[in-house]
Amino acid sequence: MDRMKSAAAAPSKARYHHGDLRNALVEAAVELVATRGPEAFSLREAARALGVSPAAAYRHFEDKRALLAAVALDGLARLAAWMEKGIGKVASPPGSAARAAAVFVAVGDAYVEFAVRHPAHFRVMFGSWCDHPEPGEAGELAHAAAFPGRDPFQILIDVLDDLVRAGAITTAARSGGEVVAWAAVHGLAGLAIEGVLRLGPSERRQATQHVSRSVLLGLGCSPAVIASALAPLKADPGDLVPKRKG
Amino acid sequence: MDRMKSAAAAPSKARYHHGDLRNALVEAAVELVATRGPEAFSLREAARALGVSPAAAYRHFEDKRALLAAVALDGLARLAAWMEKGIGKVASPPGSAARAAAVFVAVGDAYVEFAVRHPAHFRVMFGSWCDHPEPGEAGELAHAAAFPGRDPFQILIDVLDDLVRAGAITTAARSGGEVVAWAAVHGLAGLAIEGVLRLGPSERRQATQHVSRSVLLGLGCSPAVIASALAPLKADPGDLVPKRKG
DNA sequence: CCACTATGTGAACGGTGTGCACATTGCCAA
DNA sequence: TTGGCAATGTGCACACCGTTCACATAGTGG
Repeated sequence: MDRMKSAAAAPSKARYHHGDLRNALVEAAVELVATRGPEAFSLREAARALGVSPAAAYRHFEDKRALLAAVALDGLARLAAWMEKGIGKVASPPGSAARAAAVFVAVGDAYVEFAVRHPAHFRVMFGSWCDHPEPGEAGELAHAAAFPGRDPFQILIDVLDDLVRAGAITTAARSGGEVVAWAAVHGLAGLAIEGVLRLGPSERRQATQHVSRSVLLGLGCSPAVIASALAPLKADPGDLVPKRKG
Repeated sequence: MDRMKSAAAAPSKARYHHGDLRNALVEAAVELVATRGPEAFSLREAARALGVSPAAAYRHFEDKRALLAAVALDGLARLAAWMEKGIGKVASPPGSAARAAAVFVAVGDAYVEFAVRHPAHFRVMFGSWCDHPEPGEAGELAHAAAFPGRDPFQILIDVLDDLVRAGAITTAARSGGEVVAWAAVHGLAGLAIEGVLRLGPSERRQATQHVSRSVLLGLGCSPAVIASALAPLKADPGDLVPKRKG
């Protein structure tokens, strides 16, 4: 009975209308960006991969940049999910200062780890491969639609709020904490990704912990609480001597 | 007597041999990158600007990427000079903990300010537009040759060493400080540049100070010393609430 | 059933990175 | 001084790219 006009189901036979080309394009673009890198990504290749004419893409995206913007949004959603997953692994008792700090550490670790595992995607998200929507623009709709839960920035805000609520840091110290915390992990992620700081997996984890620890200290969190949050991976950061270049 | 065969002097008449095409190409590339951005930069346009055939560039650079690598090296040198200039402005008495901390702050500020004033150049330096030389490669020679003084990373190392020497931080706390400090300012620079964190000039200066303060705290520097280092621009960081996106 | 709109096609334009055979030139050896 | 060689620059060609436009096709509501 179903005459399989529902599209996306059977990409086998050459139907003139693809059915869900927009999403398929984003999907193909995500994969191509991951393999070729953002600089070598080509709209034509994405179309070719779908057996579709290059011009067809322009029915769904104004630009190559617009397609990459969709890729970036997709990445943001994946990052948010990845961060939530990291939070989910924290076992400390709810409401405690130790837990709030541990969640902070987990989120930072998730951020850096995501960047390292999906460097190309990450670069599309935070490089200037697409125009980031001005706040209050129409793009906000798509943004909101892309996130069933919280977006990454909202997660960061909530994590900081929880630090205050749990008494791990003071309200005064919290002010501006978003920028400091984000900058710290973002910078580490960037340096690791671009190959300017060559860190092996364990060195990287250690660097991330080191960065989180430093930020928490800067926020006025007590060393005891920090130590408890860093407990799962306590190791001497003594061998944190990076290779140069730059 | 001088028959002006010294090249670079008179680019007016159409000589078949340019004389110093390599440097001229880098120069043109630097300017083009600054105006068009790294993604829109084209080797052909650079050649065109010099009245030279595109293929000529391949006598001096293996690749478009190799040309951009030269641009990146040039940027690194400018960044180093800019940081030194920032250090030069610090007036505190030599050897004091206050001075060491002030120098640290000045260097961080110089880093972010350079990035914001030359975003395209900065992106070439730290994005993956060119291959960063493996440590111990032949490229190290060019690297060393490009820096009459210290390179940016060496400056950071020295600044941290001075913090220890001046008694502002302990040797133990210093370990891994390069990564933390670099990541913090680099992240702030990146977020500011890519337009994900929209900060006006004064907000940005404040954010930078906030980041430096946090890193110094994390390094175990005393609040009094930090306060003295931040004295020139003390202001309530209360309005540090960034616009979202991400 | 018919028109309308959404979607996909094919060809074309100008631009790009890059290789190749060839032209021109500066310079060193005889 | 001269002849030849290595360095440097040219012209052309190729494949690919982003983008546009007129046209083809197909699903959908009157």
